[in-house]
Amino acid sequence: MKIYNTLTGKKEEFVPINDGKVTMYVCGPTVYNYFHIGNARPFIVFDTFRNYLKYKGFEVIYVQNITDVDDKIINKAKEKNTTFEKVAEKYTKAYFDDIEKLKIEKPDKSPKATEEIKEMIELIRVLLEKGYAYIIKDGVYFSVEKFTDYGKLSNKKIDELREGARVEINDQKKNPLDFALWKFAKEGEPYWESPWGKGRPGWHIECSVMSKKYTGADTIDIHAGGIDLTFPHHENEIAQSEAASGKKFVNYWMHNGYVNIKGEKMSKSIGNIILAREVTEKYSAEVIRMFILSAHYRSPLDFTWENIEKIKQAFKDIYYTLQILKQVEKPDVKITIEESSYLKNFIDALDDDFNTPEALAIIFNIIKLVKEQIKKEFTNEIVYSLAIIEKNIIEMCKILKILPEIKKPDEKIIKLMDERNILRKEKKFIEADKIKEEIKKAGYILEDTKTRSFLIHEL
RNA sequence: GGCGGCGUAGCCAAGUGGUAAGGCAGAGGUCUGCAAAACCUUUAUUCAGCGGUUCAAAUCCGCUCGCCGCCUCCA
Repeated sequence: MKIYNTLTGKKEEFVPINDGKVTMYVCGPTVYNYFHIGNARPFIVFDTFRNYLKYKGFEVIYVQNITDVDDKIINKAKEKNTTFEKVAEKYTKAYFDDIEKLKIEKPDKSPKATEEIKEMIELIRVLLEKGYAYIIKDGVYFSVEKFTDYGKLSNKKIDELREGARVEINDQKKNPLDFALWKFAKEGEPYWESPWGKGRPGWHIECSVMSKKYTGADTIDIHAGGIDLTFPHHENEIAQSEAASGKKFVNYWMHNGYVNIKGEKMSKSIGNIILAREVTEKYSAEVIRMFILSAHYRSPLDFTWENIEKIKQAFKDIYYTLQILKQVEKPDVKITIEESSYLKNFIDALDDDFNTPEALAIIFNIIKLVKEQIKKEFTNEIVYSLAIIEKNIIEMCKILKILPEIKKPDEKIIKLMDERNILRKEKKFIEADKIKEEIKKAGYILEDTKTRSFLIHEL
């Protein structure tokens, strides 16, 4: 399996540190608002990727932080005349509600920043001790110049960054790029005790701490997030972690592209956001996930209601086809990669830097086979072949987590269909059409072929 | 200014050296008692433009044009 690694700018063969195990850290939400569909992209992409790793037989440890104290949360609390804890609590709950609606599996660990303060203080202490950090009037800062590898992830040089940097308000900092490890509390701000004074952690430090604590290792396999986190957030994480441990922090950095609105990045500051919950109100998790996976994860993805509607139409094809297959009496079969060239191609596509659009195309290629076969006489051979096809589609949809729930229609509805077919044979079409109407009211459409009829639950 | 990405049919989107996947929409047709949200066929001699390398380029190189992102909070 190959993964594009931001650190090297190349696709690389994925080799986990420990055989059969993968440690994965995905940057999580800052809980000061409902998350939007742009935020949802990494959640969905990397949840699906985790699922794929599990399918491949890896044991995955998946950690995602919750930033529940920071300036934005504090400001929101002021604005709403409440406490930062209340704001964080509200949106943490909303985050879990929303990921559930999107059928995102809960992370194995969802550590909260406020519950890891002790470890963060310890890490800062080490950095101070090793001379990577210094204390000024408003906090403890990391000195980027002390860390020679600074910029290796985002391919930036300290000097060049300095030129582009804006006017720095804080003239006590040794370098404008130095970032806060610990911020001293101003009047009325929440604080925790520390050896250097009352305050709160800087943003980056939590990821360094949690990543190590919950994977149990200085070096993890995969660290993922939106491309906008590359600099400065991930760069700073590397600096902190590697300065402290002296070891490589992350082997593979994966970054997803933006969700755009009319070609422009969706972001809270621009204000062009569509909340994830606005989308889950209108579309099922499977359709939303398929929409997200319809573009390669590193490419930009334009969100429009028309585009997601197109995906819904395409998804219908999968849904309807699986329903038809469900209504065919078939033998129980097993499929293997060796026997199914479709499955093999599917896996090959995903093994190539998680190429989900290619993988989706393969699903549609198989669906075409169903359409060819379903019209034919149901010989043993055909039925067997349909069984194999169904298994393939289900397997693939499961891997991509776009498998819709397929129920056999109620006995009652099946009876109605049988009755209608008898009436049709007797050429009592008026009565037959009445039953058709009745079936439609129950939410099913009928599809008649030469030899049989199928009931299809409408999406 | 520095760094990075992108430009493939009406739209969405794979493909990164061997002759353009897949989806949506459209057009024509078929099945059917009727019908379908069913099925079939069809839709890029061409991949932003111009040069170059090569037996061979959407794919590699150079230049031009256009769009976007990061360098400040951001998924």
